Amino acid sequence: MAKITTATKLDTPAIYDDLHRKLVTAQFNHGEKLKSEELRQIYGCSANTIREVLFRLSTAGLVAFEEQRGFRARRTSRERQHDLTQFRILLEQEGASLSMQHGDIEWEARLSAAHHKLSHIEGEVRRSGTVQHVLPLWSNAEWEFHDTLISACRSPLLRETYKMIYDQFRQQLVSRESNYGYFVDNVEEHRAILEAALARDEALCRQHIHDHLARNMIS
Amino acid sequence: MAKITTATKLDTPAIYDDLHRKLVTAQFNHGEKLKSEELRQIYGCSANTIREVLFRLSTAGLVAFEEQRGFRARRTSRERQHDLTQFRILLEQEGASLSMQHGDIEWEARLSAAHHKLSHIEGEVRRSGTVQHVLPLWSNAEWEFHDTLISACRSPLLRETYKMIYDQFRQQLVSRESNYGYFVDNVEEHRAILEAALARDEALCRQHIHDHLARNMIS
DNA sequence: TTTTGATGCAATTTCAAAATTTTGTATGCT
DNA sequence: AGCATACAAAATTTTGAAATTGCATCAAAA
Repeated sequence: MAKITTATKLDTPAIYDDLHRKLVTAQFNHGEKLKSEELRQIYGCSANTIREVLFRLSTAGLVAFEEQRGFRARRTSRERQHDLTQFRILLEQEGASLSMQHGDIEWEARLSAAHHKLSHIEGEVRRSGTVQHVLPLWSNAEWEFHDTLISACRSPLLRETYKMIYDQFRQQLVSRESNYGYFVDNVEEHRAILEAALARDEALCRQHIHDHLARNMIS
Repeated sequence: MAKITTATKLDTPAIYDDLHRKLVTAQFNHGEKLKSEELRQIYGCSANTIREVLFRLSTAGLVAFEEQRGFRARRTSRERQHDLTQFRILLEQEGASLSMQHGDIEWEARLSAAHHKLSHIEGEVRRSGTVQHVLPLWSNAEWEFHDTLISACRSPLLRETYKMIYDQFRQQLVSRESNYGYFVDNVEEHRAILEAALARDEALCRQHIHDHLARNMIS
């Protein structure tokens, strides 16, 4: 007799993924309180499970935790955005350099493929003039491209850290009012990065990565 | 009527600190199982509190967690040691460079002071021929020096990440059989780093940081 | 009118036990 | 004798409730 678990009931990893997604797509306001009790009712689990998930998210940098005061969606600030950008540039430049040193033809193929998908979506955005309807798709494709770029670096630590920073970066980015201008300007930059990477021109690739990321900074 | 809390009973942060200290000073074998029940009895708290602490330590990279299989002290490997070393070099080089660019006279003073304390302890080790009796002292002083070196980098993210990597690095280092040779050879290297930093010679300082850290790699 | 203190409420944190899962061992079958 | 299966023991995970802590509202005094 197989036990049937309720369809609406989610286990811990699923709850983590759902909250993670909501946080990086700005479905919570910055600094908004994340009440255990509310979330417990939404996900149909106990307060302790929620607590565990929120702890994990707090070490992922998406949630701020204060002893005896619970959890909040992480607040943003100009300094923090600057910090995130600079740190991301450092990691992506180093990861890309290492990938160019170690990457084989297989890596080149994966990078080409990732860029192809990304540019297709970016073209779609440009044609239709709106970005909202493909935002999740675009978001995934952009991550794929950047992650593939550094995927041959042979450093799990660098890659894990980069993912953490990327998510935090994204959490702050999506809260902006107009994303459209941001998205369409990326087409050329992504291609420039791709071409420099395939040419194994480390200095040029670093330059393009810097340009691509640095303009996200609020000035 | 003031409530007196039992002296032996530790709260969550204290338990975290104690376990953290034990992990980075190799009081657990690599891969050793960390049983909730045992720890619960030692610290006199519930299994849930232990679980929470172990979760935090696992995101700090000191403890490995497997779903339904509990927690273990993190295992080491040659690849991981190499990765930790290379990543630490990257962060410390960048942090030192930024500190040299932004640091004021106050930073120079703090760095000098940290080096003075460190070299004093290192001299003590060299004279007495043994390292065990000052190991906690030395360990703190070494951390102080490296943290001060990057403390003017103006990047909280870089500094936090560096601390995580430093702790993981240390966790693996202290498990070696003979630490003595390691410690005494550091005197010159620390001074070289200090002098290059004070001279604001970024390239030289990066070179010394690389040499200092790279020789820890198992070859 | 402003500040200070007390009281009630809400949220967080801890606890002890039940439920689920894994691990180790012994027994039966090939 | 070797392998697989089933049972028993141990450990992890979840649960629901109790206890502690923080927050806000309101009253009283300066």
